[in-house]
Amino acid sequence: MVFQKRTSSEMESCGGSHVAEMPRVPKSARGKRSVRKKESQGQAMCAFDLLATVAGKLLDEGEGSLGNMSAGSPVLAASAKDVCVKQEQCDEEGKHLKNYVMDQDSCNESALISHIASQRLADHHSRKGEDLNEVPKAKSEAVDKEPSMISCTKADLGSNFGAIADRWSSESVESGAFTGDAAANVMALAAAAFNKNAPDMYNLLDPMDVDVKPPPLVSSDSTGEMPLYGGKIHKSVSFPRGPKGGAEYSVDRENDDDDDKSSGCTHSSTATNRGFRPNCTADQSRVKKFLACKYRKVAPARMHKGDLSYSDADRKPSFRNKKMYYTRQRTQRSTFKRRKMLDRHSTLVSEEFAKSNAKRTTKVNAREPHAASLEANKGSNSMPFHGSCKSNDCHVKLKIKSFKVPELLIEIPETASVGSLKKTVLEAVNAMLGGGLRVGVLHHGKKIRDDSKTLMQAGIGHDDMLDNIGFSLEPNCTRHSSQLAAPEDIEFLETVETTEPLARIAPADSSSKHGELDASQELALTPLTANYQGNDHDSVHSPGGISSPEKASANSRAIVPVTPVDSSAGAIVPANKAKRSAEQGQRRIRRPFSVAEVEALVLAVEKLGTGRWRDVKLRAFDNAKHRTYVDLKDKWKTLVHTASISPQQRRGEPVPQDLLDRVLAAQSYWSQQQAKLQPKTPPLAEARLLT
DNA sequence: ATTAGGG
DNA sequence: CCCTAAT
Repeated sequence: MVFQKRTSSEMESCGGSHVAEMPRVPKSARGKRSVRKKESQGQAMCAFDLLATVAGKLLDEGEGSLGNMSAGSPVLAASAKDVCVKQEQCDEEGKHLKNYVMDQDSCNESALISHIASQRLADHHSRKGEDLNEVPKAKSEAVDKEPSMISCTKADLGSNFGAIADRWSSESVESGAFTGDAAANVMALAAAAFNKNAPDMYNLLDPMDVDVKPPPLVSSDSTGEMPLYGGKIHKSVSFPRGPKGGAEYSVDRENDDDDDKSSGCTHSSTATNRGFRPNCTADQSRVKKFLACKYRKVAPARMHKGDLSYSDADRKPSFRNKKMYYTRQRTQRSTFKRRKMLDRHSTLVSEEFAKSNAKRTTKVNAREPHAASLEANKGSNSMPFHGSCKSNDCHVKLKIKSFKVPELLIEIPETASVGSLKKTVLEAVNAMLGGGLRVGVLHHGKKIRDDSKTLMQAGIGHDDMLDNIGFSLEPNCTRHSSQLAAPEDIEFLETVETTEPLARIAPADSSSKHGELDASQELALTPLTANYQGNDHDSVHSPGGISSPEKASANSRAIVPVTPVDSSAGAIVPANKAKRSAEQGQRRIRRPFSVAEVEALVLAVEKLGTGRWRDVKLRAFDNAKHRTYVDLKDKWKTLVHTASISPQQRRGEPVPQDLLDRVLAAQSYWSQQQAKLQPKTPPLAEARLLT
């Protein structure tokens, strides 16, 4: 069993007794929800859904072939991996407490770790590859709170496999955690999939988590100076010769009690760099599902894009009085939200109008003559503004013909193509719409600021609102932001600036990218750092300047922008979130995970497992306010997916293969871990292993 | 507030 | 990323 200590509250709830926290087992209800949901909505199912369903079934049926085709995919491999877990249960409460303390001080972890990391590096340079034992010692001296961190330096690991193997083997023997093959396993692992780079090795050795509480029964570390309470986890991947083939992911937790014999896990020396070349037999169902889902998505996607004229009325009778036009899928959601809000006020708004008009009223200052020819009309949807009020009920109906849009200044080189100009304008507008933009309401030319006011109170009645009411799009943020401009888009954008605090889009050629800050900050991150130190742009940039000082100080994170050269620069400075939040729905700006973030995530998940996103967040992204546990969960999901597809199909900043390998390994491991606890009728094999 | 999944 | 159901 995996005993893990969790939060203080949890500890307390246990009355201090160390109630191990087992990996959360998904509630039975979960995972079935969707099914139920569908059933309940069956009647509402539209033709499209039906088609999608049929398609999905077909896919499922044909799945066999698909599965075979993808047999070599990492996913399969990962799923097929055997997981051997060795854990020794520790019942010493003192240790738990200690761990607890550690957790509590997690905020200091990063600082410590950073410190350690630097020390290690220094050590490494002075005496690389030698005396691995010393490192741990030094570490323990420096920090006795983070036992898990004590081990080899990254550099050491990367440069001295032999040493590591030796160390491990001896350790294994002593602790009994590993069989005599430990060394071989380690080597295989290293060579094989898991990468040969230092970082990976480091990670592999890296103890899973501070959470792992129980102390090792045997003094595991060669140095013997290892903290008694530190948990350690060793993961090894090997390629079994048996049919089961698969990487072996063995976790050795000192506190863990389960001791899975690695009967099924053999190691093979045939390690290829690419590692997972699985022949997997297990988990086909998972793969199936995976694939099926993937394909099924096609239909729905099409629906959204294709049906521009689709209005709510079509689906929701209750909205028959309202008209909504969608031009972009992207804005649909926010539109919808806004609509909902407006609906409450019985207001009818045409988003389309707003958009087209926004463009029209936009001032384009450009040297480019073509700029003047920007046409923003969406066609039939554009209608002159006219307020209409009518209603037998107390509902006010309005049609918005145009929004007043803040001046939009666009600068574009004469050499730019019309296409680029269009794109530029589009981006600028989208940035406004998607980013911090809010709607203002004017009545008789006066801005109505009190949102809580009812239309009636504001004097907006059926009769007088015709020409007295107006809407305006206003910048939501006070700081410039690249908002929606994704890094990829930047190259297409020429210099775009808004006179208003709207979106300011930097020139593509500029060395500074939008993700500059993020990138730099991320660079400051050391792979060794347990907690992603990325700054929270939102807080940093928020108008109120409400960054969390406490946190910053606590983590002693350096908010020192480094060089923006990081290729992973992808983060985008968000628009004013505070204001945005006020707005009910602006979709959050996209902020691609940087490699550093991914690594932090992987590290955390390796230790905590999937299903504990809250903890993962706290552990690795406590400082990144813009990353919610849901985000992390989603990212993990995409990572798993990414890892399962061919590199050619991946997009965005490429994630190091080693990281992806680790993702799969961890995913596989934790999946099995979860499965182990779930089954009512635990597999015999598992049961045996657990004893 | 979290978790798990679908969209 | 968003949205939601179920916890």
